[in-house]
Amino acid sequence: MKSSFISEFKEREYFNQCTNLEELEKLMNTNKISAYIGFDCTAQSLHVGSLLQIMCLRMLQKYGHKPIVLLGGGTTMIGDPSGKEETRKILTESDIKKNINSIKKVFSIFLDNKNTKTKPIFVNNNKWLGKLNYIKFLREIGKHFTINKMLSFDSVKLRLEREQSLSYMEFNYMILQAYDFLELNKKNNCVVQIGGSDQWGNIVNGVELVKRYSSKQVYGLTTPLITLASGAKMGKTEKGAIWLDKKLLSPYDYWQFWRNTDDRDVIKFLKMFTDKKISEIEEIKNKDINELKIILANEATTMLHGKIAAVKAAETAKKTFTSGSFGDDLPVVKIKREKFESGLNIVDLVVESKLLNSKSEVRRMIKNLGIKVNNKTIESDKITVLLSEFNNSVLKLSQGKKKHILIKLTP
RNA sequence: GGAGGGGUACCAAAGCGGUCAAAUGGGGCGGGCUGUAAACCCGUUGACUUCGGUCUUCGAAGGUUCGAAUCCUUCCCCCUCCA
Repeated sequence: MKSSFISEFKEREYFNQCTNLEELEKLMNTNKISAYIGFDCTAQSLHVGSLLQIMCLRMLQKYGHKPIVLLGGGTTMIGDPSGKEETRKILTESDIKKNINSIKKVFSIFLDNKNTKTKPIFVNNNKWLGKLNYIKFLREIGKHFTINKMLSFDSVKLRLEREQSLSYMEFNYMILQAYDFLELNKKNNCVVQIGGSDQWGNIVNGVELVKRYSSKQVYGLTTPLITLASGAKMGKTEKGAIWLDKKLLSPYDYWQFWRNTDDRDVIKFLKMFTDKKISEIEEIKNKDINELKIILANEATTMLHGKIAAVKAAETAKKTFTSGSFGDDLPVVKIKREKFESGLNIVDLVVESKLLNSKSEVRRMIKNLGIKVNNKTIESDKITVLLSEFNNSVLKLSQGKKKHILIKLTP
């Protein structure tokens, strides 16, 4: 079978649902088209939860199609109720602007900007949503939506069933997103909207709106919601989101995130989040599972942070976990030398280094044997750390098995 | 606008005058086992502490009481039914 966008899309397990798969496949095989994905701008960066969508954009480029990145400045003002248990905070306009600017950066890493034919187009729906005329909008667009139907969409239905309030503002979200599609279709001849499966309702609405309003056929395509084998949603650990921005999450931590993938998810993630060919993955899939995880971590980190950062992260991990020494990619906390001159209490040191937030927490951790200095377990909260324990002004401080930092002395 | 129900820690949910820093479950964290995985077992989960205790928490503010998450008043918010 000849490789095509849709066939690879399926092979890599990106495929969840499509409004009309055969037609879309035919269209994409014979034409170069434009497709869009909308991104939420509620935070200053995207996290791994959006990575699959970004990978979709890459794949569009790979097959010569044009990706449109919609940064939802307008819709973020409203807040998508899909999959949300409750209304979220409403962001200010300037926050959203800031977010958009910093989110844009991630696309310049993942997407190819050189090929003018497939160079991504960035749009901000605030441009059109921001100046809508309410009455006009209701007459032209609103008439195509029935409340009866809107109430049946999951994003709305679930909220109502759970007896959680849904504001009129949020209720309008799906109409606005549908309108985005219409707008992009008119202006950029965009014929496909891709999104996570939780976007299905919103996407279908868009497809239908375009059909009713302009009598044009457009398509919706969704990716599965990635749930980890453990059942949790991907992207957010309790510690915080896995950000796609080295300012928010270091390359080393990003590497660690992939390295710690559940066994059951490894092959899937190799397909989804690396550029390795499917045939290649087939060949290596019986390798030792830990080796595969390292490959995954290397590939994923390289893609985002570059080869050098990935290699460094891998080295640091190897030193830290395999040989028990430490690599210089571990987070560093600098503390003044004078503080150690008469010895610094271990509890104070851990709090000062921000490994833990309170003294009680540290004491508890020590009681549970979770704090180590230079790989030696601390057995009492009375212990004092002396200058003599530093090697070349560096000391390794660990909390549990996975969190390690370096304390460096400064004059 | 009327009637009723409710707001408890990260989440869910008990408690309804002292024995409550608050049962239980989930989640998190740490330890054990292992492979930096999963499953399982154990511990822990407000802050400070000279480890005796001390301080701040149960929507908000007041009040009653020797003593309040628990009773009273006012206010805010949510839900259900009626209009």
